[in-house]
Amino acid sequence: MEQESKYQKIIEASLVLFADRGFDATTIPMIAEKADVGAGTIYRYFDSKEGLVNILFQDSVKHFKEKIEEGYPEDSAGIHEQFQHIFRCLYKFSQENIHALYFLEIDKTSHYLNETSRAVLNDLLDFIYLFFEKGKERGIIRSLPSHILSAMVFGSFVHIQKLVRAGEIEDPSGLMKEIEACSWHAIKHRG
Amino acid sequence: MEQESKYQKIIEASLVLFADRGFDATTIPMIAEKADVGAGTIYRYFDSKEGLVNILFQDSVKHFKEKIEEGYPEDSAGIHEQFQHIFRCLYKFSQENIHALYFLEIDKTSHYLNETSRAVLNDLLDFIYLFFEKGKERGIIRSLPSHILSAMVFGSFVHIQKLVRAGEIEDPSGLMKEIEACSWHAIKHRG
Amino acid sequence: MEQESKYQKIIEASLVLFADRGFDATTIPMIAEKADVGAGTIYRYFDSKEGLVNILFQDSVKHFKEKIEEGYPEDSAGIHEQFQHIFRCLYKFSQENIHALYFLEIDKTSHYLNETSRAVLNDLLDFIYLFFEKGKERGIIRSLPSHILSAMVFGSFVHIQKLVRAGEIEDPSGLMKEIEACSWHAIKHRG
Amino acid sequence: MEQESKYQKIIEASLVLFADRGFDATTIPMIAEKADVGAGTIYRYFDSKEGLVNILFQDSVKHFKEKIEEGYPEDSAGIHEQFQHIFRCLYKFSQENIHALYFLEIDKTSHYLNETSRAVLNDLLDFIYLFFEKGKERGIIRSLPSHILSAMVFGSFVHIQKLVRAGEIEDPSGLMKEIEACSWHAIKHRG
DNA sequence: GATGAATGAGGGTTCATTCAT
DNA sequence: TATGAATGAACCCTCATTCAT
Repeated sequence: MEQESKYQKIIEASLVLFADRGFDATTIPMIAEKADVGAGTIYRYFDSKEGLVNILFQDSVKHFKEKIEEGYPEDSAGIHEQFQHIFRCLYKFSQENIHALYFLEIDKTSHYLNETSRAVLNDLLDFIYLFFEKGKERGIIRSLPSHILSAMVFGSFVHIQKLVRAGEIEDPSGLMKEIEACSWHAIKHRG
Repeated sequence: MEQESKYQKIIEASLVLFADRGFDATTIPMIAEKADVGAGTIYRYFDSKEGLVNILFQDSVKHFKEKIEEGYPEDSAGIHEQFQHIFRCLYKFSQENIHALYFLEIDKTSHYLNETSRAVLNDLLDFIYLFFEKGKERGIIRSLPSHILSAMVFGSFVHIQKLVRAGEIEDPSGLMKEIEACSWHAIKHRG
Repeated sequence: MEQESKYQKIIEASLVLFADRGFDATTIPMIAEKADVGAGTIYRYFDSKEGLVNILFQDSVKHFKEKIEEGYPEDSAGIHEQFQHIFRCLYKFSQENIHALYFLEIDKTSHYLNETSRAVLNDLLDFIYLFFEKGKERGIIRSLPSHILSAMVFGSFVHIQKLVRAGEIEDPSGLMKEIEACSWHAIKHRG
Repeated sequence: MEQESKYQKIIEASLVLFADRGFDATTIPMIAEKADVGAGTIYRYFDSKEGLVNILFQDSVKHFKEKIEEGYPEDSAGIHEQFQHIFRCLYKFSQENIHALYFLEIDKTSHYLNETSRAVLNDLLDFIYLFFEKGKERGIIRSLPSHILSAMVFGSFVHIQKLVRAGEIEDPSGLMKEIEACSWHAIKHRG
């Protein structure tokens, strides 16, 4: 009776390795060893190394988007509430699987992302951009292109999580409120 | 009469390629072709591919640090002036060589960075952290760990530059004042 | 109630695949799928892929030999009658199972044939060679080494059957009398 | 000073191995060892294993076709003379490189032949078929489809050469006149 | 100094075979 | 009995590195 399916073990091992070393520096033998399966077994579950990373990417991005959509405040609730929701989802997402966050860091031009992955990412970005557009319309968010605003918020968060992964920050939970405030003040429009 | 030394040509070609594709997806033959030199020639100037990337990294980081140190405002000038100096150096640095900025994005745990590179990076970070420490002491910067504050500022900037490299932003110079303000408000202590 | 034993299904599937693609390009999973059995099941009936192909080979060759021996004309009946018998057996054999004929095309040096298979093939060849020897003795067959005469007759037939398998000849039955005559005139001694 | 280029050594080694074992059972390491070069070296000269076999195939077929066209008797000279020319070319070709003949045995449906190879083969077959067509028109060749006549002549020859390659025939040159006569009588129309 | 042909270690992947179910 | 998930040896191929020219 195995505690964990081979599929799960492969997913988890590759999540860690891709996040730690990147796609190109992660080898199938490395994944196999970390997952404690034969190298050939990986190919029972995934088409190829590229197939594997794309599944991982899509799962991460989709999961994150679902998280955001679930309980997303109505427009009537206000931009700040929506921002808080998004930011806290980002934090919860990073807590559930710190390595999955790596995939929010990957840019659309990554040479190993396929069309589906790009579409899934665009789907998420559309949602995020829409939030920024509305915020700007209402004069609450700064007048900067949405992809720049998005890069500000996600770029800084992702870099902070890199420190967590690297062990330089042990537990950021106590600081999260403050970090959220940083991000909010970064993008908030001021009189 | 060559316009440019082979050394320079190799440096420049690898800068572009590493930034575009990452270390692991860049091959020596690719660099040789782009630099218009023989593959063997690269080994006359650099020990190895890892040696090359470490030189590039160290040069970038050192160059950036020198840039900051040059004309760095006295403490008496105020924290905001120092922040502006650092941020504008970051921007000028990214303008001089958009590809070199890639190396400020690399974290200390990159599998191909050697001890020297890590030391050089720490040297830069020490300088940056010192700035944050003083800012916190004076109650002008938020009370967050310096590496987090640093990640906020650099993380967001680097992500924005990724958009520039990807062609999604054509010329960010008109927006730089605003982006600088974002970053400043992110870290600025309030009330 | 199965119509056909698994053993039979494996035999038939591999016959087709080996003939179509050759031994080395045929995989066990391919056979399993075509035979509609599990891959492991093949190993309940056969030692190995090589074991399977050798059984197939030996069955084909033995079956062909039995076909020839059955109703083989007495020496008194004449060489031409014996030739006709052999040739028509060849044709009937190819009609019963066009794929089995593939094995008459395999030469003794095939890297996957085992000793038993070689012995079985030699057994057939001995019979064929004896026919040629007698024909030469009586001055009815050309004075060429028997293995050359045999190669003439079988080589051409097998090449023609390749065309049939490739779909380039739809139904050779109408031409068989003529083809038989070709072969006969090829080996027939003349004045 | 090398006697033989690496390219030549690879060509020759693969010719032998492909002829002995077939495409699928011949591995790149085998070729490398036999050619006494590194495995990687093969890829400096050929795109892939398939690329290599296709070059070999095309070279063989083209070379054979050129051989036939050179000094091919005028139609006025008679069908038998033309047949003799073709047959003797076949023999000379097999003497120059007994392994190259393997490629005349490969059928168009081989899974590793590319479009160019099929075109080159069709080019040769067109020439051969034209010969048979004319022979039939003049009533000198049997009324059988040309691809069957061709299969008769080449099929038997190729099978005989297999015996030579297998060492079962030491030197067929003394028998060639007789073998030629066999083939001629096989296809010759008779009153 | 400069080259690129040559190499072989190690990459991604397939597949004959085993074995727990 | 029958299966197919699992394996790892061995496949094809790439590429960092060397070295004769």
